[in-house]
This record gives sequence, C-alpha cells and structure tokens, in this order.
Amino acid sequence: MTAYSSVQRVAAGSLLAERAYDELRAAILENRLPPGTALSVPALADRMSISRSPVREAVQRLIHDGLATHVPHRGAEVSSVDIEDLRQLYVVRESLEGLAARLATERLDVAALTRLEEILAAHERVLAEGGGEGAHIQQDMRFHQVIRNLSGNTHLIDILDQLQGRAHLGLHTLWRHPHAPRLALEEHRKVYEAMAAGDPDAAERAARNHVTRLRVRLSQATERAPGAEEGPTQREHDDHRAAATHRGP
Amino acid sequence: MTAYSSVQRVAAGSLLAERAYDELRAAILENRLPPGTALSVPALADRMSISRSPVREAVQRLIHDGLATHVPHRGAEVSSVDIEDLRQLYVVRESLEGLAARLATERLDVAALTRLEEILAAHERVLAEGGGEGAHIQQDMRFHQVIRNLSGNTHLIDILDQLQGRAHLGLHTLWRHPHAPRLALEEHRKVYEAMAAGDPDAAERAARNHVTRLRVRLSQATERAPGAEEGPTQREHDDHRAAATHRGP
DNA sequence: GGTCACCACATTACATGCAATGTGTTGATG
DNA sequence: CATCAACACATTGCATGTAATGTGGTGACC
Repeated sequence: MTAYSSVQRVAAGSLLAERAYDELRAAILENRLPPGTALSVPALADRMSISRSPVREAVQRLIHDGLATHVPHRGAEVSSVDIEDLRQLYVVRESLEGLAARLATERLDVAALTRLEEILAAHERVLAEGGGEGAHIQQDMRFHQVIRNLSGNTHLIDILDQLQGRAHLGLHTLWRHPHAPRLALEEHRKVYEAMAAGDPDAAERAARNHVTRLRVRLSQATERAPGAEEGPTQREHDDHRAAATHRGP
Repeated sequence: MTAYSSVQRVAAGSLLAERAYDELRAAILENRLPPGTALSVPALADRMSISRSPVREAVQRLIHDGLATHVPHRGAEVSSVDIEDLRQLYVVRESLEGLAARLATERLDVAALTRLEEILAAHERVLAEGGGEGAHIQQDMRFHQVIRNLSGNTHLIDILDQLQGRAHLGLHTLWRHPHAPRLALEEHRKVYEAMAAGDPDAAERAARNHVTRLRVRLSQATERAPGAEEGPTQREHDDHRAAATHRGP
C-alpha cells in the first residue's frame, strides 16, 4: 500500500527528510512538542503520511543536534534540558558570542549596522507592546543570529547555531525572570554600540558580559525555584573514543 | 539473499551503523581515505558485507561531522579541508581550548596532573626517537583530549572533539613544518606548567597562545607553499535557516 | 493484597526493492 | 576534428518487510 500520494514530488528542494526535520525542529523549538515527548518514528511517519526512512533520518539529526535524546529501547524523545546543562552551555556561549561580536565588528558594514538597528527597534516595539515571551525570544535570536553571520566564520556560525537551539529549548522549560527581556535588550544595545563604535574589544566584552548575565540570572532564578537541584544530573559522557590511547592496566 | 553472516549479532554493542561509522572515521583520520575519495554507499556496503542502511547512516554522520561532504548527484566524498577553512577553525579553537584549559585548571586533581605528565613524557620520547608524524599527532591529540575532558563541560568537550577531528583531517593534507612537533610540545609544557601552578588565567593564555601559534605557523607554511591560494574556496554556507530573518531585496 | 510470570505490543535496526535523476561515455553527424 | 545527442550506469532518496528485543499491562498464584 503506497500511501495515497501517488507520485511524491521528488522535484527540486523537496527532500522529505529535510522537511520532516524542519517541521520537527520547529515544533520542538516552539514548545509544541515539550521535553519528554516521545518521538516514535512509526507514529510520526504515519502522521506525516510518509515512510519511516526520512523520519528516522530526521530524528537522528535531532538527536545529533541535542534536541532529542535516544532512549535505549523506547525510541527517542524530546530532550529535557536541565539547569546544569544549560549553565554549562552558557559558559561555552560566553566565549563564542564574544568571539563572534569581535569578528563581526571587524567586518561590519553600513547595511549590517542598519539591520541591527532595525532589530533593536523591533525588539523595543515588542517589549513596549507586551508582545509576549515568544516575540521577545524571536528578536533575541535574530540579533545574535545576525552577529554571528557577520563573523564570516563558518565553524563559529554552525556551533553557535546549535548552541542557540539547545538554549532556546531549555528556556521554554526553565527560567521566568520578569525583567529578563528588558535587560537583554539593554545589553544588546551595549553590544551594538560597541560594534558601531568600531571597537572589537569592547564588543567582545559586551557580548561576553551579556551571556554571563544570562547565565547568572538563570542560576538566580532557579536558586529560588529549584527544579533539579538534587543529583548533579551529570550526563554520562560516553568516552568518545577517548579510550583509544588507553593501554595500561 | 541475506549475505553470508547467518544471524548478525544483534547482541550488545553490535550496532552495524556505529561500527561502520567508527571504521570510516578512523580510515579518514588516518588518511587511508584521503580527501576527495568517493564514499559510495552501495560500494561501501558491499565491501563491508552489510546492507546500505547502516552505511548510509554512517556516511550521514560523517557529513554532519564535517569529515565528509555531500556532492549533489554524486554521493558523498571525504572532505577536502582548505587552508582558509582550517584557519577559521583554529580561530574558534583558540577561544575554546583557552576556556577548556581554564576550566580544567579549576578542576584539576593529582591523578589528572600525573596523566598529563605521562603524556608529555611520551611525547618527548616520540620526538627524541623520531617516531614519525603520526605518533606526534597522536600525543598531541591525547594532550588536548585530556584537558578538555577535565573541563567537565559536556558541550565544550563535544565541540572540541569535532573541531579536533576536522583539524586532524586538514593536517594530513596541508602543513609540513619541520619544527612544528617540537614547538607544539614546548607549548604544551607551558600549558601544563600554568595548570600545575593552579593559575587558570595563565593556563587559558597559554592554551590560546598555543592555538594561535598553530594558526600562524599554518599560514606561514602555506604562504610559501601555496596549495589552494587561488580562489577563496569559500564553502557555501547553506543558510541554515538564516534566511528566516531576510526579507528585503 | 502483594508478587511474579507471561503475553501482546511497540519499537528499533537492518535488509532490500524501486523509481527518479544526473554523470560520463560513446558514437553519429556537420 | 569538433559538437552534440542518445544511452547505459551509478547513485540517491524513499518505501517497506522482518527478526530481535525490551516495555507495560494482565492475570494467576501464594
């Protein structure tokens, strides 16, 4: 029974696996599939009216991205980002956002600068109008996205992209600091100003500072509303061919 | 015709896909499959006497790792790392190795310190005995690997692991600086000393410096022996949903 | 009522079939 | 001799079949 769709558009840019990936990723990031949700390949394939192959591929990409977790004999599920994990993520992001801001400043042009201004303005508007958490997060993501794309460093862009995805996922679950959006916007302005002034050092400091404060606020917020304080929740790091060099007893 | 292997050990830790991945990764990193080599899924499946499914999965993981590149209608091939790409990679590594060294210093214990000493000693031995480029690279990798594992930061570990893989791949092709191994060892010692002294700042600086110099030496070496100087060989960055914020003409 | 064995189910991981599609080659033609 | 058209090939991407395996629930038994 070859489903209903008679000829599956194999045309340009179709790529069922990619579509499935994009769809699932978006659903996860928008919290439509909250952490812990089972990602059954057969079920998803059925719902999307495609076969299991592309879905399986999509799920594996999600796992690779850290947005999903493979549970031995129960399939995959949407990752639950715990606070410690998120904190560690911010530690890495701190360095890299700083680096991105520095590189971006060095490669900045008028168009990019204008673009950043637009984003800040839109962000301000969102906060003024009380556009909701989702709208804030979107502007926040755009700001960082533009900066890292300006860096011109492929590796940096890819890594930050992934880290932001993970962070985003975590933020849906944890953290509800009422002033956070406003503080973030103010810090973004500081980064922007340093960049506009053509000061890479200042831009790096400002960006690092921004992430550091995000991390601190996260810790503070979770301190008084403990969610997973017991147990370090230390993810077992499957020694990634680290044993290759082991030999002794 | 289910091949020869009658019952395919599906037992613990089997996982054909993973085995295939490990095998291919090792082959690529050891330069047994030099950059540009075609990675035909059917051919590999045939050679390994398994079906295409696990091989396809392995190849996709390699692509994700950046060790292989997907060529539209010709399958995948082992990535050719060009100098600019490698240089950019080192820029990122600079920040992250610095961070790793800092964090590692803060979490250092006697056992780890001893382990680092062992590696330095082994490295020294390799260089003294002229153990060859491969042996040097191995010690180099071990050193960095131990440090990042000490950092205790899962994200950092994963990212550096991948970056080191890519760098390793590039180094097979490019770069033949006769003194490089000796210089690297000396710089490793500096990092070690700062760590042993319990000085996170110094450790970070030393580690960053180390990578910076690797990068500079790379540029110098390729300056006089241009391999791919013509054409920026800029890898097309498949706009990674970056276009989401694009709109204007 | 609690414990344990059993059973049906869901899922994975792998094998394999198959149509669509671009590549490279070969041979015909101007 | 160069150009071009037709062809056979290899490969991908997707669909689907299947055995092995662990989960969860259900009922019997103590």
